[in-house]
Amino acid sequence: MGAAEELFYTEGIRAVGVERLLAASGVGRASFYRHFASKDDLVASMLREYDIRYREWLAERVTALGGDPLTVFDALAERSEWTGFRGCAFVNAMSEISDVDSEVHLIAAQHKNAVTNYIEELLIKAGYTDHSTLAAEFMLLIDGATATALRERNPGPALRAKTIAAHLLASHAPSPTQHPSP
Amino acid sequence: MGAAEELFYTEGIRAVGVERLLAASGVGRASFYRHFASKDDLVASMLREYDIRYREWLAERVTALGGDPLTVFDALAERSEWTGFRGCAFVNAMSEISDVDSEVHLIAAQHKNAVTNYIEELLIKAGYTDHSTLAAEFMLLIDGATATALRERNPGPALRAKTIAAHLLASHAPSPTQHPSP
DNA sequence: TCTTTGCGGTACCGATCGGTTCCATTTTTC
DNA sequence: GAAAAATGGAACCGATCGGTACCGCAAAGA
Repeated sequence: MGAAEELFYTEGIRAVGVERLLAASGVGRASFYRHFASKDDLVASMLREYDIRYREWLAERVTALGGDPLTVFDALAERSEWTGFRGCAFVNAMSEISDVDSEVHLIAAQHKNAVTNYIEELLIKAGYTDHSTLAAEFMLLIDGATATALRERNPGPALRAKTIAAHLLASHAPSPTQHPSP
Repeated sequence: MGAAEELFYTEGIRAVGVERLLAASGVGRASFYRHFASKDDLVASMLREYDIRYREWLAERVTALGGDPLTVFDALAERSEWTGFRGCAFVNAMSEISDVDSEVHLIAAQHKNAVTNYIEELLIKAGYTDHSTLAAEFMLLIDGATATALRERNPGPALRAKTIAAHLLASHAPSPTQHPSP
């Protein structure tokens, strides 16, 4: 399953056949189709699992970096330096699977909503009142930075997005430091 | 060739076989391979042609809307309402073709550079001094809005990006209206 | 008018696609 | 240790993949 995630992410969903998956994971063909109804089913399961892992990773990095909403962009910057970075798996999946009513699109939309909600929580904790609007704007910046990093291949886009986000916080927010201090 | 662009954009490059292209365009198989060395060659030619057409379209819309740098987001908003809108063809192509040294990635990078340069021109004409930085930030917003529109399917993301861009102009710029007035 | 050039159509190529079926073996469970 | 369950391997399925070769026809050039 980890093999599937790796292969699908680095080479694309359509580019990787079932044969490759079996060879990479050491799983037998029959065994595979006993666990998954189809390749599409595997893709959906993989994305659902990856959604959880991604958000766990994001939350871990953000808290490690201090918990400020802006640190999501630092996490993004780290991520864009990984070897084999290939952008957002969910955006890629949506781009590859054209059927908007497919499970892939549904899962991707749910993932983006979940991340948006997480960011909104960060904004609320930090004392911003426009948290809903800001969260949507943050998401747009995140997706923009990720898409840009796909071709620039360095942490530049994430940091660029961070400075834009800082502008937004500075103008939108009433007083981010009116929260309880130690 | 227009058929190829349509099919590749709406269904994805890997999802459309040569057979489909021939059937959709009425071109014979031999004829096709006399004009293009391979399917990849067709994809590259299509993207090169589309790059030009896209920029012509953008320039036309921007000038029609007044020529202000912010109008690129209005053009984007129009675009995201088209039936069959499927995001940025170049980002999609980069996401589908994993080989970063491929011609597809090269063409996509050149396209993004060309659009960035165009936006920088708009910023210069409007009197902004930070035109280079702002152009890169605009591009990030554009790609973010396009990626977001892929799942929201309405002009919302483009307008969201526009308000963010307006914030940037307001803070970055010295005085956008110090240019010659009629 | 005769020849050349380009065309669309078709048959065909090996390879791979996603998926099914069977089998022999290993692992689990009791 | 026997019975049951799950496994990996391989053969096989029809369909499609990208690509080649050859065909007969139609337009174009001389």
